[in-house]
Amino acid sequence: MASDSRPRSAGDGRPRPATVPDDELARRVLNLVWRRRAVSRAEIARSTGRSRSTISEVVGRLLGTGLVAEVGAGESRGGRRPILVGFEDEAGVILGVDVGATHISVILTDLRGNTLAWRERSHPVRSDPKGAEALITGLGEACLAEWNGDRSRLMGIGVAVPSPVDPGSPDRVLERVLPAWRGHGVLDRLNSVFRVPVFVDNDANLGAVAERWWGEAVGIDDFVYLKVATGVGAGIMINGEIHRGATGVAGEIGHVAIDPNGPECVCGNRGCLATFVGTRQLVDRARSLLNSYPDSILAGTEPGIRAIEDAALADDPLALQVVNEAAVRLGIVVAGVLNLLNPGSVVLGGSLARAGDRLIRPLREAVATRTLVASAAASDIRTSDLGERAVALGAATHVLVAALANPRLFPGVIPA
Amino acid sequence: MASDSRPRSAGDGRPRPATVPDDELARRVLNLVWRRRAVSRAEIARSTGRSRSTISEVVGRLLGTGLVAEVGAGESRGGRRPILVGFEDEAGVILGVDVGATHISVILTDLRGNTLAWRERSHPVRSDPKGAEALITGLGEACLAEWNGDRSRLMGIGVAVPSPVDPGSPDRVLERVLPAWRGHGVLDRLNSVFRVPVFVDNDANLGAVAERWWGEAVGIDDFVYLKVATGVGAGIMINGEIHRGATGVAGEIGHVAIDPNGPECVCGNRGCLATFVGTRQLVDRARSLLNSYPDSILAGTEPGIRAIEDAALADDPLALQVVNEAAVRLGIVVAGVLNLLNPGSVVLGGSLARAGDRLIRPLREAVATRTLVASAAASDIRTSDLGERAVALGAATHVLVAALANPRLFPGVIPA
DNA sequence: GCACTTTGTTCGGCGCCCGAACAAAGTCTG
DNA sequence: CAGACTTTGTTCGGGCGCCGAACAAAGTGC
Repeated sequence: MASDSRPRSAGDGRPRPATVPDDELARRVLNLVWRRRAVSRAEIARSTGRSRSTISEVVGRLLGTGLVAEVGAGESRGGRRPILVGFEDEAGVILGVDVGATHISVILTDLRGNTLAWRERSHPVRSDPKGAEALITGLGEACLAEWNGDRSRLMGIGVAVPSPVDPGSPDRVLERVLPAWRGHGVLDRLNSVFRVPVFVDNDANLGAVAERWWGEAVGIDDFVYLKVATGVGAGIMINGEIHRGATGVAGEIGHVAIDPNGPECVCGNRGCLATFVGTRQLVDRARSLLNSYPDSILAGTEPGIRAIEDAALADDPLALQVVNEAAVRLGIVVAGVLNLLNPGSVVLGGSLARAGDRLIRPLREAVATRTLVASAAASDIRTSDLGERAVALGAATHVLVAALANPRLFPGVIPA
Repeated sequence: MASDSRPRSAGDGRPRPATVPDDELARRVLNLVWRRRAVSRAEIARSTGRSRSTISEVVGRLLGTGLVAEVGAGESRGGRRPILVGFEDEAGVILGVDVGATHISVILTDLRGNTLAWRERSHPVRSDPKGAEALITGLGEACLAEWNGDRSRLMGIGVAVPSPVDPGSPDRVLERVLPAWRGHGVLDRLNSVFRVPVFVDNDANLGAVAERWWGEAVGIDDFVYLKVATGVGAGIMINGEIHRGATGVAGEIGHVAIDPNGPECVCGNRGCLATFVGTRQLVDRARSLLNSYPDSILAGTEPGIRAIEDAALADDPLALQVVNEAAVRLGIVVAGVLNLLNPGSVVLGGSLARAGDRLIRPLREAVATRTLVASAAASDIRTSDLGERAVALGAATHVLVAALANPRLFPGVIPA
């Protein structure tokens, strides 16, 4: 629905905005130019297997759209110097929205993932969906205002939600998790306010997209992104594409059982990962340890998750203990994922990723003792360095991915 | 290497055996005819989106290869009755080899997965690889002899091995597991004896292929096949293709930890799935229970795995207890797989699948208490009914899949 | 019996793409 | 430094896959 709607960019009523590159070859060339940043026609011909004459014609059409431009001359390879063609990163902008459990953040990026503007606000999303709706459009407007560019260049909006998304109707958030967002609420609203296509996906999935394009997983086609924040979720990238599963709930690993004798979980089972790892659990655990660590920086305070992470970075023994315990629990699940999927990499995101090496080192240890196959154990495990903007960035990137796969989504800029 | 070699079918030295359909459209049409079994040119045109004239020309060429043929007239849709075109299932035959830990079996199939011949023999593969090599070729020859058809119609050989296969060089079995098969041994031997391409893959992967084409997972693109026999392995089908992972060891779930206090495993960890489920473990467990079940059919015997399965089917309490325990352990892992991957289906194969409902029912129960998300829990779990031939059949099917994706592999039959 | 449909074939033509040829602009060698 | 050689990018004629129109053959339905 919303994601099907076409961009009604800057009321130009011409029958055809420009020579829209809707053919397969133009799409491939456009993607190649995006990836290589500066590449000659001859090089494109070699990469695609087409002749130089054909590529020359296609590039000519692409130049007309304003999405690519000649950007100077390259090094000679023994003959005439090539004319380099590059992608116009500023030809379009994208809004990315991260709807968390307790906050909303919005990012504005160009077509290279550069941040043009950024806004964040705490908000009780679950209890006040109406306010959340207004907040999203407000923050979006604020970002566009700060950027102060031509608004007709806005291509689309990506939205990350902390719940599974039905693959059949990607604009309909599962009511079970966000009941108030039922039906054609927020997303059609967004569409009608900004008049551009709106895409929705799960937050862990979009975090994985961000890592794949700008973070630790660039160039890796099979990896798993683990988001550890309020809850725990996984984004599974297989063959360069998000794996959603049969009903769209793939990656919901919060309720994988890791200890049959563990504490009871809200889901009715015992020893779920979610009963050990997650903002609420880590904070509770830290507070219960306060008496045992009288020398801790945190002693005498009522620490929040941020304080605990900061303390861990300062090598506070209490905080390190909490992080260590979480790492071991995560390690059990990561080991299972490695044994099952053999990903090329595992990237840890979410707020806990701030702990960096202090989280990764014990986690690697826990994994190493639980994986038989040497190559699986060799899979590298890293923390994300995209920070708190990762998910919003991934939401924006999702729109970019869609546009590169279907260039009609790009605005028909500079038609001359 | 071996899998790259082209079939040197029946010494016809012509520059071009026939109008080999190497173009994309001919490939699509051929696949469509295979799937629909009997379909008119007009219907193909509608399905592919091409014009009737184009399809008519392509079908004409395919008729010349002998891979398809006109098979009669169909129902009228209000006008002239269509001429139905069908796939010639007997145009080629394929050998499938299942190399187990303690046995070798070989199947000969046509292009519809029909069994034309079948041979099986116990053999200590690990300790006598040289004998295994001779046995494979011998059983293969025996199958071809029983079939008694034109040997130039043999298209290829698929081989299933009980170990991971490096995706980079699919003809080189990982030495760690089958050290004696190092380098260019058995497979090049097979290739030079039968003079057809040889394909190799992991047994669980090929079991999944068999289920996808002929078994419980027909039409399902995302599912997981669990093979429970000497060991435990998983074949993961995603988007209709086997998922091998970054280094080809995806699906090696035998050493997923399910109980931190469980018995020690050969891998050095505690409580691996492999310490509970697997032929050796089930037999040991059954024997240790003999004293507690004096009334069991198995009392006073030294039961093997087959006897235990038979006893379970006869509702013997001891055998049921063993199967129950295995089911609960498997359930823990299946629940994890469901939470992580959300497959459309889970199919249980291997010898233990013989237990059928007696295995599935307690397994479903164990899974239901460990999955939060309703749709994940709704994923149906079934046992395979392909029996002991599943893996060999999958190996043969692997060759069929390759040929349908690249029709050059088909023999140039009936060139007139 | 007649109008209408559907199928499968033939045939002219359009469009994508290629290869050859060429001018422009380099590099390398003697 | 001049001339031979390379590489790039463009132009242009042509091949080939595919389409649409037209048609004959063979049905259905009123």
